[in-house]
Amino acid sequence: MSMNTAQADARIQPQADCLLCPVQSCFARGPRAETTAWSAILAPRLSVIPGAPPLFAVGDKLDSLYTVRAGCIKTYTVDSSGGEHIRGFHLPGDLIGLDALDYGRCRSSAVAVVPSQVCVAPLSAVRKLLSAQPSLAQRLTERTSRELALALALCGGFSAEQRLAAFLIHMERRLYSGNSLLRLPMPQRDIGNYLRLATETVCRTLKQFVSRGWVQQDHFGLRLDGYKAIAALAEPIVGPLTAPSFALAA
Amino acid sequence: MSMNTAQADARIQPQADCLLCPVQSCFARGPRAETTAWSAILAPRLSVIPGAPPLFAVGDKLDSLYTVRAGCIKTYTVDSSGGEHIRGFHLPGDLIGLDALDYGRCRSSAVAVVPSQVCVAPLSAVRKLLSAQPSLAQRLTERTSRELALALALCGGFSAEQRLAAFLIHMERRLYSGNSLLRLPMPQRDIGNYLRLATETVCRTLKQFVSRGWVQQDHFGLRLDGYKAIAALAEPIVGPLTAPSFALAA
DNA sequence: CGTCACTTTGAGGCTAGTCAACGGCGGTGG
DNA sequence: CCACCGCCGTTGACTAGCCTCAAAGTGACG
Repeated sequence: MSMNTAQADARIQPQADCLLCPVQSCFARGPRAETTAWSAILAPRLSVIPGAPPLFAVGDKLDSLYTVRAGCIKTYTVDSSGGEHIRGFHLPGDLIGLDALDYGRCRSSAVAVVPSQVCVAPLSAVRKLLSAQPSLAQRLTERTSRELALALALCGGFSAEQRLAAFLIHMERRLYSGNSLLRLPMPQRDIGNYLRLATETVCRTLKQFVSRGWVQQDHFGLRLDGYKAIAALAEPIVGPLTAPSFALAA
Repeated sequence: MSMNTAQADARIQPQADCLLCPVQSCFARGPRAETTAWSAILAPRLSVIPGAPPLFAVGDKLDSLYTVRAGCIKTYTVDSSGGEHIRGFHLPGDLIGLDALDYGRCRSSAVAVVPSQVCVAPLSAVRKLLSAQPSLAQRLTERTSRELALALALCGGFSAEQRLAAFLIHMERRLYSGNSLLRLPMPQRDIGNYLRLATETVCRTLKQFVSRGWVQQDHFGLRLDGYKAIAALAEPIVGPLTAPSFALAA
């Protein structure tokens, strides 16, 4: 490990880091001892911008777990004919790399959708920490379990309307910004790729939602006026957790 | 807990159980200490037959992890219009319930496809054991990770041919019986439901494979003569692990 | 002010779903 | 022993949802 400026900076306040971090839903959040311990193993944060080389690529040895601190990271695979298949969008607080833990090599590549920051937890240190803190290990399993449940739900053979509805609901929950404005960081092409829909289908379906008065669309983003109607469509996918973010205090 | 005959039987040789078990790919398999410790927490085995009440149902409190010892268990959800959505087929060695670990309640129901046996690990004991044996906790995370990777892969918008090919390849690997005969325990209706294909489409696609000489079909099951061709179709889903079971010794 | 990426709109085609009907097989009961 | 029934698998004809292809409109940025 070389000692460049970025590393030095990152290590000046190693334990204060996660405790001061504004990302509430981060995996690092937990009992204070766990959070500080997690902080202590972090390598310097990385900044990633769209167009930059991938954070990691398919087949790379998995040597770190990543958490998103800001922005949006997408993971994807490339099939034999060059087509890109987006496997997930990772927003602040999300872990990246959970689907590679058993294989030891990355099952996807990762790039930034918008300028982003990711925290890097070296895997060897993570494993040591998990041995010392069983409750942290349990939380990691639970995170993986949650991802699994979501992936299984998205697998279903659902209509374009249902898929897009589920996507909007899911994003609204995770991007909740204090108002009902939903600013999606990724282009419709990526949404379509992720949902296995053509870009045109995403656009048309969204327009349908607008024409039904469920969604308002302007330069700044989306407004989900018909949250309940959209959630009803999405219910088979996201489950019966149909309350909007601003009502999820409990 | 009442002390019926079955329980008494199961507890007579608690530690010998997993070590003597013929299921090689079981989660309980590992370093000897882990296997015996896992054995020690097991509740009596359950036998489940098709048509019997579910092993567990959506919304039940998750109080145990289950491993399949024999047969085939399917997990499924039921949407608001009564339609069944199969989420997974669990074969000997598989864990059931991994997608519920974070939620604490079952996200699916589970019934037997054929007469089956499942081992029951009470969750409270599992958690204690995981705290004491971090390497076991790591293996649990890895299992969950593997399931996640599979689910993400199956999510893709693939053609009927690709889906069925991936299903056959996946099943061949897990049901490997020493010969190249593949005896699927579930009816085509269930396969179609799982793959989000109509039963008729499963049948027609299978016939296509037969007509191409890739598959032989008789009363006893399937024979994958064109394993390589099928695996090539399935490659975007199952990944580049294209060797048949009987060549997977390494 | 031009370029480029993204979005939007339209027309036509294909995959897979739906509906309907038949054949085979196993179980059940007369 | 055979007739009946139900489930599963199979086949064909038709339909629908979504994809593909093509082209024009829109906003961001140099």
